[in-house]
Amino acid sequence: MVSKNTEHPEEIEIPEEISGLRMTRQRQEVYRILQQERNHPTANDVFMRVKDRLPNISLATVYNCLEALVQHGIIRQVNFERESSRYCPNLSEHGHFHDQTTGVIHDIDFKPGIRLADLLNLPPGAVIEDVEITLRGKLANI
Amino acid sequence: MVSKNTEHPEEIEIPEEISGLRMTRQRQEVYRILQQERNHPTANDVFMRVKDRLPNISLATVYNCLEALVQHGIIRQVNFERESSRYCPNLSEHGHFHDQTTGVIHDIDFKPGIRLADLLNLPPGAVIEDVEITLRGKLANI
DNA sequence: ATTATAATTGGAATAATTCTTGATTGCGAC
DNA sequence: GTCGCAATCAAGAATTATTCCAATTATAAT
Repeated sequence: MVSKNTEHPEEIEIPEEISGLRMTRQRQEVYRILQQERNHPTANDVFMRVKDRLPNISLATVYNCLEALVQHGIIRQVNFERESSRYCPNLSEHGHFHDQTTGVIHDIDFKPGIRLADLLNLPPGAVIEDVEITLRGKLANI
Repeated sequence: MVSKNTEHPEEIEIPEEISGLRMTRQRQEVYRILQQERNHPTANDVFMRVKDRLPNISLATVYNCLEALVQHGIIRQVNFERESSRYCPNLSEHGHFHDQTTGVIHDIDFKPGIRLADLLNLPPGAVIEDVEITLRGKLANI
């Protein structure tokens, strides 16, 4: 089998298939960018970056790839207000802190042993499928 | 039932001004609808409802009113994924549970004594201005 | 190799929201 | 009251992120 990228040994190797999703060249490159850019890029950010390697890729394809990756649980889609969706390869349960001065988005982990659903008055019979926590604020410069 | 308004006894009385915002007729009616419809209506939902009383109101005005009310901390704007924004007059710190089968949105309160920021590993110096918690899932029919 | 299926492309379409402009209103000073 | 000013409103155009669609290309199956 011919290695796809012997000529780029430092790069992340991405398998042919991840959790049942066929990893086409476009999906590979989109996914690679998310692995590298950990700053929660938008579809358009990804599009601009990916064009270095796939000059003919279309924005629609980037959207398709991102959706496929999200659907298969390989990446997460994150929304802030009604801004463009952002994407992130961190699958662990975590929240996001949106720094209003810099615009930077930080991943926020729970302190160990915390189960959010235990702290809320949920309606009886509620089965939680997904949780989203977003904090907005500033970083005091210390 | 305590009548607050001699003309329309069942209706909510809305003051001339709330937290520095002049309550024009349009803003009053928009606000009244939010008080009555506790199901997190969208701007368009509000628009359709408010036309009963103000047939000439425009959608742009509804957006303006909602924004003014949000800006003055009189109502809250709530976003789910990238759907239309929804609006809610419940100002207490609370989250939202989005029932995926019915589409209904339930307000979720914290159990008493819970302070979310205590449970998270925030970046040093983070000053939280706003928190948003969204849960998605189903209600087991019991 | 042929056929079938899935993915990609580019452009058009959509939908929520914002912007623009001109008209209207409310309100204080006179 | 009315004059002037600022705020608000209305209507429609513009914007923007995203989705849809039809045609092409790539991959897989037979």
